[in-house]
Amino acid sequence: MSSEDEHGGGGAEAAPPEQLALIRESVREAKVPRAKPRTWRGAALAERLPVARVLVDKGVLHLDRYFDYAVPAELDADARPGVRVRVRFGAGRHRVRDGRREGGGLIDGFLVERLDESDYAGPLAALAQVVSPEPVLSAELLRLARAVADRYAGSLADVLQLAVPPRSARAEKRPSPDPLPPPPAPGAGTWTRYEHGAAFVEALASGGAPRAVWNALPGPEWSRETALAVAATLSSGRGALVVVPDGRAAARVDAALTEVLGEGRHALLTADAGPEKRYAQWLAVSRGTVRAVVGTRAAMFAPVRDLGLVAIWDDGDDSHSEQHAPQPHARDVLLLRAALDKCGFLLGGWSCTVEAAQLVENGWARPLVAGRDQVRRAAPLVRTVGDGDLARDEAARAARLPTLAWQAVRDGLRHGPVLVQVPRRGYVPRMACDRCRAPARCRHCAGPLEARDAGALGCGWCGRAESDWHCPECGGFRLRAQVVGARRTAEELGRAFPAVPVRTSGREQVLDTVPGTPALVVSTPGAEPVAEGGYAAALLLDGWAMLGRPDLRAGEDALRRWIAAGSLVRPQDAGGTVVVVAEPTLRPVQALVRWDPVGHAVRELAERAELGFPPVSRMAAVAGPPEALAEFLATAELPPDAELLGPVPVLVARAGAPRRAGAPPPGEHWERVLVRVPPGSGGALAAALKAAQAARMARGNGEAVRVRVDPPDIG
DNA sequence: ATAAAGGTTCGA
DNA sequence: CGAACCTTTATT
Repeated sequence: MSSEDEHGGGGAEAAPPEQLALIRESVREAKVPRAKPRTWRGAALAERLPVARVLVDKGVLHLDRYFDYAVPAELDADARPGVRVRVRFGAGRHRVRDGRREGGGLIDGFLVERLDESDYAGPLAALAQVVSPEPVLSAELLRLARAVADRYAGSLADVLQLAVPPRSARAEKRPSPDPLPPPPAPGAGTWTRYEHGAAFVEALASGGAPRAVWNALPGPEWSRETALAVAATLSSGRGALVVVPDGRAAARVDAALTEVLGEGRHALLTADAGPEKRYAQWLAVSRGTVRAVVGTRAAMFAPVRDLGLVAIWDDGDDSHSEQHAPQPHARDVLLLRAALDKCGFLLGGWSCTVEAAQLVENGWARPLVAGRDQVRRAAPLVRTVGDGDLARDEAARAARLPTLAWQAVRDGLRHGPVLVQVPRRGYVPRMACDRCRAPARCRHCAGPLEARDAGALGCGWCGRAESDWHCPECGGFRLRAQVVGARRTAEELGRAFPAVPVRTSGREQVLDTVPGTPALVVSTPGAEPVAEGGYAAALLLDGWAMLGRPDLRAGEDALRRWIAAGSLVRPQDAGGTVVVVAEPTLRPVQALVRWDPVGHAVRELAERAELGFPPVSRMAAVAGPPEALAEFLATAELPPDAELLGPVPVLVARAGAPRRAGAPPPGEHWERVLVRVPPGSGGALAAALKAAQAARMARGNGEAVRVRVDPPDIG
């Protein structure tokens, strides 16, 4: 970038850098606060609103504020609020090297507003460039990004990186067609199965802003019901946004929207599309060409005009949690949008998270549920196989599969496909003493021993290998996987029914649908294909892996995955059966049998309230090297009602496991503290953490600590 | 962050 | 005294 841009003097001669510095210095000494901006060489400025307030695109916390720049006359027309700009920023801006001026800091930013005067007393630098006249950062999007940054103790620039996709000049050049007029209001369709379903859709159609937590009946109708809610919102002349956990769900809602609305009224925003296509879709939304959006989590920021409804499906799925700083959750971003835009809100799922239950409990949203008779009509029959059954079951030990499960599979295969849900790879079986069933524990830290490749044993917490285990209870020295090895069981099932095709769906290859003909469909949780006409039966073999995790959400998560699998099975009246291999006394198992995810979430919520766990209280995790962590906590001015839990050592990731963001670098010892505040102090906590982090970064010494509001994994 | 400015120490 | 190495400060 040449200096002409900086000074706005098209053909004017550039002054040597030394002179510029001198001019600047003299201005400084005079210390005259000026009302009007003045560039260093007094180049021509925009006549009206010559000051541009710019958000400099750096994620650094202590620079999380605006800077004012002068608007050169020739950029006046393009320099409108919301456009991308380039500005000189930073101290060493006129270093000379090899006789050439080095731009110390020409960096990107967003023009936030145009002003008459600046409250900055010094001389303003000029905008270097308006990258494009496309206003990509609307006032609404800026307001949302600000709220998200505050909520998560992050910087505005970080959030904007998530909210505004990278520019593609080609996509911007293409003109957008005129928006279509609002469609007619749709009927309520199958929403009538829910107690206030029709009223919800009608409220949206008539311009209202109803807020609901929707416990969807099992089966495939949810995507069309979601599309109807969107269509109702569009018919009121407003826009709608739907966020779903993965591309498959997005494709289903997309198809349903096409069915209900026809082509051209909605956009599909997913990660699958290339950057250019993605930006083109985003632009269509930003320009108001399309008023409805369905997409995966990045779509949570989609700049839908005049929002009437935000919706999220299956908020318990962890892909709703953004991976990049400040790691906002789609549910919370949509909650913020609903509050800021005063629009309708729909949180739907076959299961129910504790957070969803809380929205109902505190009166913010109304429950949208079906009566028990509708549930009975739609849900499959659920049967359990617990440890006791397994012990009693001679056949099970011989065949490594409970008789009941065997029968369910055999009967199911007579009528259609059978789903077998197996644990994801990476869920290493928990080991127990073969003789007395006592769990095998690490002798150093008492963590669970896990089977590794090649039959070796290791600790799941501290990672130490164990080569010479014996049972401290009974002296036994043989180990077994605590429950039937599921993956192998699936293989054995395949051998047992040689005439039946076996299809697998998992991380490597996810199947979207399978035909309604008899087949064994082996899938990991979340990758289950939809079966045409529904599965005849499902066998859930991952109970031990799901419930054995030392995680606050283990129960809720297990139930969610079982319900999701069961929701693909035919109703009980049509012969649909689910067999779950898990202890029938456990709460999530009972909730599955009764098909009562809401009741489960409500009980979990009560328990969390009692224990002071999220979401009833708000938590943040702070992690880092012990000294840095201690220093951080000492300087942070946390709210008076904040409570510190820990520190505890941050566990080293298991060898081979993917390194999670924020895990300590290899070989380093980190500690973690949880900070807990009661409801209502969440904002103060985030502000305090942000301030402390900013101070830390500004000082530049001390290593960074990692701050995460709403950590997903609290032991 | 990043770079410049300002201050310190250490060797000739 | 200057070079080398720090700490502090500002960034429009």
